[in-house]
Amino acid sequence: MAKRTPAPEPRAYHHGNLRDALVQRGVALLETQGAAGLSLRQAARDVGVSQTAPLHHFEGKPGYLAAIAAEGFRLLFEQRVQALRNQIQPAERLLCVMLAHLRFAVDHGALFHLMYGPEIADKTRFPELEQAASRSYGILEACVGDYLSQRKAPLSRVRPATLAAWTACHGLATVMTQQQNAWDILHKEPMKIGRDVFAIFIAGLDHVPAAEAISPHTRRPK
Amino acid sequence: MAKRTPAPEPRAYHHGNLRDALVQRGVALLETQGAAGLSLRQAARDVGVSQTAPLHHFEGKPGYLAAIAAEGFRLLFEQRVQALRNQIQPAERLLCVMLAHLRFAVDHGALFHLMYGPEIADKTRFPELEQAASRSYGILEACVGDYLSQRKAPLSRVRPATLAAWTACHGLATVMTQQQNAWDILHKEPMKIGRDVFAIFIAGLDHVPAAEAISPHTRRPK
DNA sequence: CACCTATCTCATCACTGAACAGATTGCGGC
DNA sequence: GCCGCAATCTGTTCAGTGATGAGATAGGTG
Repeated sequence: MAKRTPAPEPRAYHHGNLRDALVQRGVALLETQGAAGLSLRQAARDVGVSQTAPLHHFEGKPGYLAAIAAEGFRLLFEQRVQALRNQIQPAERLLCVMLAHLRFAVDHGALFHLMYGPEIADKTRFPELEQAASRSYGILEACVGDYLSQRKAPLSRVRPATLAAWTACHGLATVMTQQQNAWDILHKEPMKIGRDVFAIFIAGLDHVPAAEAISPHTRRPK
Repeated sequence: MAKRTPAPEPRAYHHGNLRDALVQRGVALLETQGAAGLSLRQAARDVGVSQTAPLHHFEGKPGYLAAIAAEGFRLLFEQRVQALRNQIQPAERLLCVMLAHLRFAVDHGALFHLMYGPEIADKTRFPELEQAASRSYGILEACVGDYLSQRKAPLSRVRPATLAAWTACHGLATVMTQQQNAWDILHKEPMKIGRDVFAIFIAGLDHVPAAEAISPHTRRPK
């Protein structure tokens, strides 16, 4: 995409390395002002360059958002790796990854939403973003795989089980960050709720019924 | 909030009933242009009034978005009720409600995201929205309650179980509408995926372990 | 030195949300 | 009838945003 400086260490140019500065500032803006307060112009002002300078580093605003989201995925990746330290049992590890996701969502709501929300229209246009995202997803898949193989489950179950775990994990995180009411009602810490809800899902992984055990006539409504 | 016309049937005034027209137009705009194409001015132009006319019916843009979202919740409510017709068994009914949620998300992606996303900052400011939302949530809670009481589960489990069902239901819908890759990979229809994933969760409802069966040392990462 | 490329500034445009004064319409009270 | 009032709608204006294009500046290379 944007060609970087050939030198391995971006030395002080006009600004230094404006791109990174803008990304960092964008993350900070998301943290403090929320998504509404994040604009190219504001970031440029804060960093001390002109309004149009950022356009030489990102493909318009979508490109800027994508760069920020990619940085978010790198952060998330690190937190997941960190959370897995000293966890040996597959069940523990799976739960840990899911809880780490939840923790990240609670701590960095706006960034989390930018990473997974529809604001960035065509994510395939930004390989940096896709790579960072799939690298982060891979950890979850590995944990699910380990868990299932310990239980001697067939390999064919890994894919759908990962999707299920991902649904639980990401779904609860989404609910917690967006809909306060649902978990305000149960006066508990988010992490405690996460452990309870995830326990249900992990229990489900062990007792999957035949796929058609329950099969109502699902006429498409309307 | 905005005082409505005292007459029960809003007769043709300057425009007729501009508020409803704007809301309907907003829903249509979301459908076609996505969230980016939804603006007060565009809606006003389409309906044929001046730029500032909408501000007499909504509290700025947040109010407008809230009104559209409330309309979305009413639509969702109807689809859920429709989906429950002729479904008698609690397990069937629970699955049906969850699938209806999924169907709605897939069919009305942008509207769905407006309803649950963080675009509307302080949802408590709009009672119409809150009422419509909780009315829709109530259906799910009722279905979970019926399912659990049929299985002779203690009443105390209804709340967390509803949250779990809601997590699965809403989480999968979110994943499907936002992250294409995850379900593009499994070349299946969304509804089939939904049935498989939800089956795992419903299985989990029957086999919840003691909450602390798995309890890793969850040190908060950094 | 000349030349090229990347980087950055300036000026400008179209669009948006918002605020204000003022015009139009319908309704209730005198 | 007539007046005032409130709801509704219009035109105008302002600040903020994303985007474009022309030109200035810095660094590296011939």
